[in-house]
Formats: sequence, C-alpha cells, structure tokens
Amino acid sequence: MTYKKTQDFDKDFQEIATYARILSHPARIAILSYLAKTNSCISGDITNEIPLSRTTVSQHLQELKKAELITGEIDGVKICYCINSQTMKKCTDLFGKLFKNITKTKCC
Amino acid sequence: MTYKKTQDFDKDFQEIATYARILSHPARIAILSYLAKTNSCISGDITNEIPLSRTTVSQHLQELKKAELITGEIDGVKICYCINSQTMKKCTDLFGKLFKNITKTKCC
DNA sequence: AATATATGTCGTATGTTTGCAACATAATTC
DNA sequence: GAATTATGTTGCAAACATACGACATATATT
Repeated sequence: MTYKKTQDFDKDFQEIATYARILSHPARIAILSYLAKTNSCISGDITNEIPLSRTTVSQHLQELKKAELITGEIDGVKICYCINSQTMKKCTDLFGKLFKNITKTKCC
Repeated sequence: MTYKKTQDFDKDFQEIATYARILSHPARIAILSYLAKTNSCISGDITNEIPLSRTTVSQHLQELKKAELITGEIDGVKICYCINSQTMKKCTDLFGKLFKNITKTKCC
C-alpha cells in the first residue's frame, strides 16, 4: 500500500485540512453562501441556485452534512438545510489561528 | 466531456476554493507552519521535517509555489523557500470575509 | 574532470473526487 | 390506492491527487 499518510501529521493540521477539503469546491461554498443569505433553505431551492444537476448538488449537500457544516431537517416532503453555526465558528477559529500563525513579515 | 464545472461559479468562490484545495493536505499546512516558525527555509530541512519522501515533499512545495503561497530562491546548491506574505494576506482576507458572510446565528 | 551534495522531473500505481442518468423511496394529493 | 412531488442512493466514467523510485541536472569540492 502506497497511500494516504495524512494520519502521520499533527492532529490540528489534519482537522484544518479536512475542513479545507470541504471548502475546496466552489459549489459547496456557493451552497453555504446561499444558505447564509436567504431564509429559504429547502433542498430544491438550493438546487435551482447551483448550476449542476440535482444529483450532484445532493452529493455536495451530503458532504457538507457529513462534515457537520450544515444540518438537514425533514419537513414533510421537503428537506430544510441550515448552516450549523457551532461548527462554522469552530472552523472560523481554526483558520483564523492558522493564518495568524503562518503570517510572517520577513524571511531570511 | 462530463467534467469540471468550476468555472460556472462566482469568481470569488473559485478563488477561495483554489486556496482551500492547497490547504486541504496536512503536509502543505505543515510546510507553511514550519516556514513560519523557523528561519531555516532550506528545501532539505523542510524535507527532514515532513514524514514523506523527498520526491513527495518536493511536489507539495511546487504546488505551494504555483499558488504563490511561497517563493523559492536558489542559493548555491540549496534552495530557500519562504512564505509569500502578500499572497498569505490576501488569502487571510478572503477566508475571513467568507467566514464572516456564512456565519449565521439562527435559521428557519 | 571526477565526486559529492542538493534538488527537480518523469513515470507509474493506486486512491479520491466530480458529475450525471437511472432507479428507489417517501410524503402529499386526487 | 394511483399519480405527483421532493429528495436520496447506486453505479459508472473521466479527471485529479497522492506517493514514491529512478533518473536528470546543476553547483561545489577535491
């Protein structure tokens, strides 16, 4: 086996990398952005906003849900997806801390 | 062709997604972190710090360089990699703005 | 100029992500 | 209970990412 050595790294680095991967696709950023600025968080409305097939948008939603960046609540036939503020805050802090640490004003 | 629709999204989203992809591997975060906290920015020293082969570390360095998050200057036989503060600042701002936008205290 | 040292590039194996059509399910309405 | 509506799941193909050994290059030292 010649694959995946992510677990050989610092736990913090692994965690940030995981969130970064979620944010590494514009569709997922677009979904989060849309959820933040509207109150209509119905799956179908999200799909209409994203220039991808229903299937693909659904998959991106599942990834965001798995990472706990969003929640999904069944409401009759429809499903309401919302931003998970708690995880989002954690994420904001992690990235904030990272960028603070790796900002360097001068080099050798 | 059934692939890659990233260009169908908002330019800002594409840009953040690109930086997020760079940060989506712990080795690259470890490299940036190491460069920030030490003055020894020689390629060989970085390689010794990362639990991956020289080849693989070199590839991660190339990716960071391509994204302009680091610079690489030849110094005799050695190469000195340094954090590109300008790009890093831009990156910090982009993510800061994103997280500020998608932080929502309540949902439907 | 031969040798040693530092580093990059190529080729390749394998795992992961992206995207979608087709099918499945589950609540609602007629 | 049949049709409709909203949504998730499966399976597949193409593209991309990860990892590394082997080879290439380029400076420094003897």
